[in-house]
Amino acid sequence: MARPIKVEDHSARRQAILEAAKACFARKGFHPTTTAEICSEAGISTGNLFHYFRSKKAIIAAIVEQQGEEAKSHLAGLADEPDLYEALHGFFDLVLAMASERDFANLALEVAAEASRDPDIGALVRHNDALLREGLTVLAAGAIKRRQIMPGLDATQVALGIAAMIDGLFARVAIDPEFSVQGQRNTFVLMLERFLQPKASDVSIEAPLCDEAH
Amino acid sequence: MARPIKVEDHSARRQAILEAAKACFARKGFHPTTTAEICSEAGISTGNLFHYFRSKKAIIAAIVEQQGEEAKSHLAGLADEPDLYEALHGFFDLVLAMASERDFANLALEVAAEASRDPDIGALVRHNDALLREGLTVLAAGAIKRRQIMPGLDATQVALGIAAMIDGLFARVAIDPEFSVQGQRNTFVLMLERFLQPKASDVSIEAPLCDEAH
Amino acid sequence: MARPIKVEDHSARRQAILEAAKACFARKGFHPTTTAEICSEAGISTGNLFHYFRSKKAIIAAIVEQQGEEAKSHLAGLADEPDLYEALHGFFDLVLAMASERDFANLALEVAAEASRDPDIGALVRHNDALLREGLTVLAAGAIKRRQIMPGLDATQVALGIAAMIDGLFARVAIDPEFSVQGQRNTFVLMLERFLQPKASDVSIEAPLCDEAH
Amino acid sequence: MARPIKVEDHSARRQAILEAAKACFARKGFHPTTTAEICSEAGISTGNLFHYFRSKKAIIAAIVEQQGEEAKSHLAGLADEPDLYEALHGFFDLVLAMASERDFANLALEVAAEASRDPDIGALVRHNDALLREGLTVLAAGAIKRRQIMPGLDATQVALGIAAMIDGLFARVAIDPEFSVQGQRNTFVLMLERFLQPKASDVSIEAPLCDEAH
DNA sequence: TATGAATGAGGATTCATTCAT
DNA sequence: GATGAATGAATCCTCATTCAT
Repeated sequence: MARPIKVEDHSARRQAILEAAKACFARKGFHPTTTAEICSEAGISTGNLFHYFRSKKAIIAAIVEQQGEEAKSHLAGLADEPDLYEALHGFFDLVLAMASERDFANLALEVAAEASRDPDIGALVRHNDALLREGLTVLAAGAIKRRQIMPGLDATQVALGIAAMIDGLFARVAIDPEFSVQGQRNTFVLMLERFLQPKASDVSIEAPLCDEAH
Repeated sequence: MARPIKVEDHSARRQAILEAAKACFARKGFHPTTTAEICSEAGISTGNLFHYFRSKKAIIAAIVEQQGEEAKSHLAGLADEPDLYEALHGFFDLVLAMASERDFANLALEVAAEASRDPDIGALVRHNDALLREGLTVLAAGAIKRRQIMPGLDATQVALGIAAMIDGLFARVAIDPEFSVQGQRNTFVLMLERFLQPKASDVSIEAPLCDEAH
Repeated sequence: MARPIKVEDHSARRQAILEAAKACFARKGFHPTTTAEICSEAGISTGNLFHYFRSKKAIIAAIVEQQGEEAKSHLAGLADEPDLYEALHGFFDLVLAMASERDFANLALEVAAEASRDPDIGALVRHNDALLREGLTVLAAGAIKRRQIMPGLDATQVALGIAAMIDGLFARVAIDPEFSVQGQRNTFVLMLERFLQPKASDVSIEAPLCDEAH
Repeated sequence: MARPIKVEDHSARRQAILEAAKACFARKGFHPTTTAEICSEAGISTGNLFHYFRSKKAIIAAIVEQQGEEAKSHLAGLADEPDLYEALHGFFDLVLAMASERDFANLALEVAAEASRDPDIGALVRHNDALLREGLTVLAAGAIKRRQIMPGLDATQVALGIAAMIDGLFARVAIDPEFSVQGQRNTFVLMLERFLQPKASDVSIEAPLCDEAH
């Protein structure tokens, strides 16, 4: 009689399937992964998966959507930062942390690949990407207004450049198994800083700071 | 009856198959592309393909190898440049030109994705990647020695950073269909220049101490 | 080098698959029959079937189309008959002969059932049915003009009635395994004759009054 | 806690499931209909169905049995008719009324199709069919004895012919969506009358000559 | 009884690869 | 070499049925 609506159970299992799928996709790729493998990884039967996701494609779609939500919340946090430049550094740190997990990078690559062939997934990915760039653009615009970013680029370009850096970082992780995010952290931070304010006016005045970066 | 095996014919057709496969992979991805589609695109029969390639996998392997050869020749050309800094710009231009073709970028993404799941393809891609970074490292080392690159990074880091920029550029093309390489050329060139020598010419006026080298 | 276009081989095998499918459908029904069973019956591998038919549904569609062609040729033969009434008897004999094969009747039942749920198959079946009734209508119209059919029905009604008799005959065969077409031939012929001209020629000659009465 | 098992409730729901199943089977056919669809149509949960029916097959079996009961009661009613010939007309009217519902005709077709492949269902259907023919045979025998049916057929044949007409009528409804039972009522009544006694009672009164000619 | 999540066998279809011609 | 029919393993997904709650 008492039918406790197990919303929690349902979404917990749904999430478990998502995690299993992410692990599988990171490992073998989307197409080569079979639904049976996902089920096995998630510890459920082959048919049960389809109570939670209409199709295999719906799984990757859900992954992309969830990544979008996460990105959104990360960006939302940034807007609260008083010092926007500082905020950008914070965000970059977050990205570096994510990139540290090779699975995450592999998954990102896999998602990008799938997006380039499946229009529906492509639309979701582009939506997320647009969201990210918009968020970065807002941040950049604030920094530019405060003259925290060296002239030569408008806010959109800054956002685009940072997005490319992030993509490049993830690509490095995915391609080169010897690549260490922590080891190369400095390289990427420098790339970002110099892109935004190559030893900006204040720094260049004080000259001696020139080497401090290495 | 006497069929002199024309080596030219053979390799011409082999190349035609490779081109057909590249077009297909760029369009649909490696796994979703069927060998029949490749044959159709190449204008041969389904069975004939296997006279030229042992398997489907051998096709993508050949593509990666060929890309490696091309990269090698491009890098070889750079070594002949007297002004290494100029050479780097030239190489970057080459990359920008390649990235302009969306098919090329999609193919690169597809190859990277396949590399992350198939160890054999992965090894080939990593080999190419290592070659690229080695070439860039040599260039960077020369530029550093000539003090054409601002301190803060060693040659390996410079090479890595440039590689990441290239990856990021390709990722932008593959992800965002509205992205225009030509329109954003400036952004990427600036990213490169500032990465190598922040504040470039103008800086050198105010603070020659910092980058007096260039 | 010599590539004889084996059109014959192709259509021969296609026909063999069709025959195998007809046997299976008659035995187990359309949905319960697996494509593997059809392949097994036809002596081919599971994948090969799909070189000849796009899908399982395409098989039953082809069966219906082929039945339509056969019906068309049978009806065409009738038009050549000088005595249309005699022609109708001939056609009815043909139908009785077909109904004698229980497999044929079962298949007809199965086709009808599938037609009632799949619109595409339904359209094909209705097309065949319309063709049959048109042919019968023409025959009936000729017979009516010659006063070979007793008044009370127009040509369309006659055609419809005969079609219903045929359906009923097939249904009897499919439903009752003890039913014998040959044993009950007389019953159906009588049903037809009385439907068309109760008391036949002699009546119409002696008592034309009989007609108007009903 | 004390749940008096209300027999009424139970059989009411059982009947509701049966009605839901009949609607589904008429619409989509037996095999293509899922138990979930039946449950949805009946407004119960997927598992609950199996408290009322052991299996999906048991549902169609119950439908056939129920149809048999109905047929039995209809035939029982006929036996009470003083004028058997009149009774037959009444029964035919009943059939025409049932055939007017396309769903009923589709269901009948579906049941027949399933009977031709599943021996158990086949047995039930044959049982019903035998019952029907027996009932008709009794009626026919009475009519023959009273000379209400024109010679040329024995009671069994009459019953068989009528059964075939009924099958044919249902087939027409199921096959041709433009077929109207009411519109063609006359055709079928005429078919029946002429089959039994061409120029019927009125003729026999006015022109007894007509009958003897056969 | 009622629920609906879980099960897992089964089915249509695809596709890389082989091979007879 | 060239052809394309043949193979059959593999895959996504469905669905009747069970069972814990």
